[in-house]
Amino acid sequence: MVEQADTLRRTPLSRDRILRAAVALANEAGIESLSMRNLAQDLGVVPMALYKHVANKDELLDGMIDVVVGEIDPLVPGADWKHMVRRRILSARQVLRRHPWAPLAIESRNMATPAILAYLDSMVGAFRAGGFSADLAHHVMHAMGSRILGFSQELFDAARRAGRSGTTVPDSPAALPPGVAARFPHLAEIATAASHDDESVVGQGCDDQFEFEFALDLLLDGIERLHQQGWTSSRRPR
Amino acid sequence: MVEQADTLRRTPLSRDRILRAAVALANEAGIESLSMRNLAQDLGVVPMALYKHVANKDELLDGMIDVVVGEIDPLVPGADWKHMVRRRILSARQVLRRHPWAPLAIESRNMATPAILAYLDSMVGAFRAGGFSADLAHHVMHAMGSRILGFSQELFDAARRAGRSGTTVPDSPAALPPGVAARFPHLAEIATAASHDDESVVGQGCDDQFEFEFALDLLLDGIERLHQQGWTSSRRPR
DNA sequence: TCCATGAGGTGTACGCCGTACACCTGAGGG
DNA sequence: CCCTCAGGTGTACGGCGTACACCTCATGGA
Repeated sequence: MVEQADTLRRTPLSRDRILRAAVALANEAGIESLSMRNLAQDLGVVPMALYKHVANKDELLDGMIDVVVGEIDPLVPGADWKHMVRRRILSARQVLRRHPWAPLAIESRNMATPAILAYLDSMVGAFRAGGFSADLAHHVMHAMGSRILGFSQELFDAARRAGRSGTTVPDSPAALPPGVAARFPHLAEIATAASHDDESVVGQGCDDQFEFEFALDLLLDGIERLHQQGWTSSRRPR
Repeated sequence: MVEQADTLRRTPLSRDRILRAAVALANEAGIESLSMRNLAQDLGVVPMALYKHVANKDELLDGMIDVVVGEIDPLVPGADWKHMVRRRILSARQVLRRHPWAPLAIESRNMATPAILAYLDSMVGAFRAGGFSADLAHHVMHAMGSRILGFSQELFDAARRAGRSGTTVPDSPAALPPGVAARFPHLAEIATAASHDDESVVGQGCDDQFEFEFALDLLLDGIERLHQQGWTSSRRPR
């Protein structure tokens, strides 16, 4: 039995093993359960052992972020910047759906990791290759903001909540408590008007994917229009 | 001297006084310095005294958020939904610039406060009054996302950083460390191409206000176009 | 006038967190 | 054969949110 325990934790610790365990823990139990102590316990090791492989918790988070960013599909070259960018952002979104804690983690760091910089750099590259001026590409990157990493940017977001408190529990359909609905009639109205293409299923929650693509296409279409007009910041509209 | 101390803290505690002190502390020292202990010390009181007026730290944050939301200008009625919405969002942005900790605080709560719900409700009302279908208004609210509260949604944001670590220190101009610039040529290019209308000041950081309005107008223009086209989710483009 | 009441401030204590620092241990090289 | 040192351990510190028992003192009914 002692030997069993020994065999179980025979696999030596390594930065990589720590990062994978940390990502798994955050996926399953939520980012708020990711403490150095919990993580060490999952790895069958004493908390301080982790510090031989990661400098501190912030660096651990950076490493986890890089793991996530590494899962995003690379840009597939193509003639059309719009499809390239759209496709990759949707891939990023899929990755974030697997790691709902990631947006919060990324936002809470105050400098980009090299992996994120590389991702952003390649996105700018796609715009430039599509004929965008550096000027326009710059503003476009700002306008996309965190959406370019697949963030949904919802104010109150079931996925975010999952990233905090553990596995996703499906939102109760169109969940506005009765008293609330009465005080905020416009919200109640659009909550029940969550139609989408399936009109029969009325009053269900929102189709996150639809909302995401709606917003993404709104931006991309607007960007395409500016690009076609030869927009520059010096002679800007209005 | 005992009397002096007594006179100083003669003002009795109250929920309102606590909230104002908390907002002030977060503004000055950053949200990470806002602990019940620090706040109590600022108020000349023992930590547990706060709990007679707020249930716990989460409720304190909710209260602080409501203070911030309360500072946003109300909707000024007008014929044009676009100007109404635009104006109010820019007001929200100004408020957030005074309280850089607020976005993080809002995102970290997992349900909207009544004040935020009221704000969102009135925004929906503006769209509806402008002739939007409930359907379109719904998707538009999702597409605006946190931008509707004035969030800039930058991935790595000087204001965010300030909200974390205290008072804003102006960003060093176009701050890309030399090694980084070499590895990410496209980022380097658009960083130096931060032109704006003042071409003489080259390589300065970004004009946050410009970037925010650029993104906001991109969205609003796209929304206006959909509205004019009588967009509905049942017969959606593509 | 007196005393019960209860709102509101206090003190202590618990379990969590990140992590500094001294220590031990065992495999690999001279 | 022993030295070294990478890597795992144990203890401890200061910070956090907050449960819980306590004290204090203004207030209002008898």
